[in-house]
Amino acid sequence: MSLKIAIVDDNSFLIHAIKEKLSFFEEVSIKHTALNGSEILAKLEENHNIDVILMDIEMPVLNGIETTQVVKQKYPHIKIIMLTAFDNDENIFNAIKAGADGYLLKEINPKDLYEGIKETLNGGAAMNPSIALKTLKLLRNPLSIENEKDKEDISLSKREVEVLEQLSTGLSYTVIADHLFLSPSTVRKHIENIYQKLQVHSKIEAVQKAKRHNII
Amino acid sequence: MSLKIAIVDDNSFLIHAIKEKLSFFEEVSIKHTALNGSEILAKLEENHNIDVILMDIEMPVLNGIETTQVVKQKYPHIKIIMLTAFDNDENIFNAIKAGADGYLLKEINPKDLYEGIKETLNGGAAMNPSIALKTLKLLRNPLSIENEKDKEDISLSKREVEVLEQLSTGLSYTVIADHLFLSPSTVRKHIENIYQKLQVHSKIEAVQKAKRHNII
DNA sequence: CATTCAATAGGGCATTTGTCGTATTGATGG
DNA sequence: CCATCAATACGACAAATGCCCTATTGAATG
Repeated sequence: MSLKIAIVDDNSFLIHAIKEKLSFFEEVSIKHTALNGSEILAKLEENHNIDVILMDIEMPVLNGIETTQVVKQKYPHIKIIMLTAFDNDENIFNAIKAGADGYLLKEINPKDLYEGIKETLNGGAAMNPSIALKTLKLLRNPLSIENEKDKEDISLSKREVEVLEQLSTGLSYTVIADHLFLSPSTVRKHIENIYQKLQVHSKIEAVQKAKRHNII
Repeated sequence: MSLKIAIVDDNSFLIHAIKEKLSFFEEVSIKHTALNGSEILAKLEENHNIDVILMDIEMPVLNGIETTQVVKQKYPHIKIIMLTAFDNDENIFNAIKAGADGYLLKEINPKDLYEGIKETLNGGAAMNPSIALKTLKLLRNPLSIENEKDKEDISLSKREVEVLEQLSTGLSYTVIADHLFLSPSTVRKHIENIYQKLQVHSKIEAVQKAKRHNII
């Protein structure tokens, strides 16, 4: 059995260093490397048969957090381990929220990196102890969690929000129409407009995006 | 330099097993053992020059969570690692809230236990990967913290969880089939079974329920 | 006053989804 | 060795959904 890995880092020397570390392990095979988020997305378009992506955070064009969000949305089966030089709370929390499955520091030794990858594929999460402590603190202290400001001003009308609320609980068009005293046609039209505004194409995506933006 | 350890567990055989595991390491010295929370509190009254307490959760008289709270309040310098057989979300979250510095499972091997202790004293947190994953999910999904009570033991198979993960981002049957190298028919059958187990009738409901139960 | 726009409503159509069947294989456990 | 069950796979059909189209009304905004 082989571990299909991709490495994303804007520093090609560091990519090389990571490859080097993983070269000790027979079953690891590096399927993709990329210098930024867009590049890895393009390569995944070609071949998404990847087990784990090792992802840097600070990169030009599309950073590691944004890339993680997109990859997780499009290819939820791919595990993503952030592999970065810094461990500030902001990055850690945003990476977790974006869907990261682990968070390691670049200074890691080959064996720990390899084991982190295996543990992640085994249904765990790879995390070095200092990161683990930070996540514990975040959990203890939910206040520090809240609001990020990534709102590309999405403005839904009051009615649209009402419809979205109903949508979010899994109700059908007809039931929603019934609840809001509307015709099903109107509900459908509202939903079309909501999709338009949120740039999505299904109930689930709409609800997900709305939640991320604190609309519902 | 010596590591001054205390072990609290209502099962004396397990205390012995832990002692055994730590006996490989010269600098570890077991300063206290206790069969419940009250007992360790009494012993700390005598001597609180302890680095780390390895604490079971389920104990008579005073359980591990309550004890952790008290110890952390009275002796904040003592690190506490939960060392328990079970890893249900409820316990994990409560232990963290009570101030635990780590969370390991009893099945742990000697080396990992020793390293966990050292890491904790080094300003990190000891956590085994499956616990780490649960904390990540709790962080991503603060809602699931609240209603932990209604655990009508839902047990999805590994494959079913994978499918659910894909569902949760709004992908269609065919795309999911593509990602998991399955036929669309199989994906549909998995989803049917998932609905059956979760007692729901649509994607959104399934995803919602799964999130509330911290399955995804 | 004209324009814009939210809210309402309907028709049509291809695709997806939810719910039934049935069936084979391989692993696990008693 | 047999039963159970997870995982795989296919077919069929009704309902729901996503996406086009058009159209009227009333309120707001300039």
